[in-house]
Amino acid sequence: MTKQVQAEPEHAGRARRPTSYDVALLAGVSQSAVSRCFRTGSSIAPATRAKVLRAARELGYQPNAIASGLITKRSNMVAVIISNLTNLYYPEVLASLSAKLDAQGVRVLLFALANEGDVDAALDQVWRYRVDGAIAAARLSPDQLRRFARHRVPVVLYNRFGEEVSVATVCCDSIGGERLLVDGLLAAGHRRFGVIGGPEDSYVARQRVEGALARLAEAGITPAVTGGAFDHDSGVAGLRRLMTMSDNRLDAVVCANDLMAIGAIDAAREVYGLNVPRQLSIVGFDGVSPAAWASYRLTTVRQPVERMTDAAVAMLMERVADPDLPPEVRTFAGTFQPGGSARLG
Amino acid sequence: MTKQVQAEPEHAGRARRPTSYDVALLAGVSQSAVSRCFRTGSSIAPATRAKVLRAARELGYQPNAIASGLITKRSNMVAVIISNLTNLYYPEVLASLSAKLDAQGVRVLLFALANEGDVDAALDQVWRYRVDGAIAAARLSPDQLRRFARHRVPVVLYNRFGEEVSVATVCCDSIGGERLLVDGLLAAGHRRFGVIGGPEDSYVARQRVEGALARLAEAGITPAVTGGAFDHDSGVAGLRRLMTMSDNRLDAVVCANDLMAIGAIDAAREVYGLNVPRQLSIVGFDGVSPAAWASYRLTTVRQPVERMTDAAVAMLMERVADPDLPPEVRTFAGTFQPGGSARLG
DNA sequence: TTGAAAGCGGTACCAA
DNA sequence: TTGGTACCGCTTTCAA
Repeated sequence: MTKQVQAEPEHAGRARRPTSYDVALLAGVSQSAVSRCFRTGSSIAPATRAKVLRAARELGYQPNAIASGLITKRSNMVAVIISNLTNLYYPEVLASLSAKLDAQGVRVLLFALANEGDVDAALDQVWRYRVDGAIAAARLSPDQLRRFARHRVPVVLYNRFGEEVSVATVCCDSIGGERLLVDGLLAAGHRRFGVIGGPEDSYVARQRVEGALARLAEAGITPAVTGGAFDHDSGVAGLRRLMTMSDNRLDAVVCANDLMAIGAIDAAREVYGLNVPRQLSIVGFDGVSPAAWASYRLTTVRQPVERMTDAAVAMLMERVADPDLPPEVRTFAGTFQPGGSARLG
Repeated sequence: MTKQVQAEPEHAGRARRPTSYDVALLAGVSQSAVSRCFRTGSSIAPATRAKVLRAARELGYQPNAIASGLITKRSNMVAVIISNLTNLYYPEVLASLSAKLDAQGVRVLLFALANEGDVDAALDQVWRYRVDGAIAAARLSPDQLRRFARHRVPVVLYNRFGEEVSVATVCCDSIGGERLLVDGLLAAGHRRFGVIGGPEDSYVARQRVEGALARLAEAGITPAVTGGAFDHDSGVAGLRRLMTMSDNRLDAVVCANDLMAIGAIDAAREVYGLNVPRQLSIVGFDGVSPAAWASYRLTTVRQPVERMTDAAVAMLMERVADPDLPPEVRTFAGTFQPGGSARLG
């Protein structure tokens, strides 16, 4: 009776999508045979295979991934958890992860969190959907990380770290990157430094700041330091604070990411009428695309995103195959990218 | 005995995750009762419910969304197909869509396409995963759109259009937006115009160009026109071509999106040493965040992303509930955003 | 190589 | 309100 109503438009009645059983019927084989055709490494006679594929094509049959996941216990889905998609750096990471997971025949179940507080809700869904694993570029508490272990869902952290809990991680070397930047600035004779840090709860932000401070300390320099939130406004506001803190006498500003560096450049020019880099050098971190724009030509350290996502996907798939692999941290050096925003030695 | 094994280390061997059956056993009720507890609108006695929930918590039980989707034929997943995540505008859209779908209890299965040619492969996966619907910000051929209909998967296009095939769509009014921009430029006395268009196969790019051309034609003006690819480089290259085409005599440049407008500004300043807007006015379209940066202060039309994603999600969910709803196009006016990149009348 | 049959973990109808 | 039971669509033994 349902069919009758639908009978009119588009395609009379064909509401139900064809199943392997329908294909079997049409091909004159058993349903098992159909299943084997769509599964690699099953023994099936070429002739049978041909019959089945023809029938499948005729019916427009596509194996139901949900159903097969139910029995194989492999959904071929991976959760990607990202907390700040609006941060310019992450879209690139997401696009890259997506491409690479796709190449592995794995689908991306996206959790784009508006704020870190949403993690718990997201994780509930992660368990429910029986993803094969997860890649997280969001802050996960020790308890949350333990939940991954409890549910036996392998997880790889991206530029984050497992506090208390040891977990597979891929990251870019913040310390080394900052060292490169500060080295260059020191060599050029800069002495009065300012540092704009990142969010309190960001491990990489802290590391970047510490990296810069450590190198400066070696040179006997104590910079002015202020916080930020990784966005453009923070760069603007941060520079203002630094200028105040240092009586407008600054040689160089080290920003914990590119976006803030760009904001700082804008502020240096617009608010203080400074020439960057002649009167003030500014450096960032990440290597996002706007950093290369002519207005900024940011001196920065570019994260090797492709290699990092390669590693993240590889580490994850390894652990999907063998959940008992030990945790591992893979750290990639960033590449120093000299630009026009800093005088370098 | 299961428990015993778990008792040891981490979780010796006990791979199997608890099922509703395990919960039923522990709670001393039937498996059906457990199912009802996790389903809204099922009749269940408060006492039973409490028992079940306690048992569930103890075992760390989470209903298997994959399994329930199999029988209900609702996966509670929606495919989001986006072709150019690196384009600055889309991350914002994606974040917004994700938040809103999430609020509807719907998961996002992401298909981030590196190039338009990947659509077919993506669609195959879309069918296999039995998503409840799809939102596409990628170019879909008439044939591809018909496949959605054939598979009875509702789809909503985002700033794209169904060629030949009529389909639910949400978009920003390109014609009207360009009219606002050109009106302002004309009123300020600009007469020599250049236009940088978008990708050939982009409908919105064409519409934006046509919108600008139409308004200019009314004023008896024929601008220099060149193509672009919606990225920063295209803006730079586009401006160069326009300058050549017009013997370096341009009053204003209309760009089909913000990213190209930013590129054009960079080129105007760096390559031609022009003051923007004193010597050259430049306008864009979209209202991406870098447009607001001090270096650009782009005069543009901002797409009402939140309202558009609201509409897209609403339209989709309506069609998931009732697949026979007729196609509908919802067009939103952009908001004119005067900036410092153009002299306006 | 093939088909029959037993699940996978839920949902939903039905009778009690 | 409850439990029993027949699926959902596929994979995977196991015999034949």
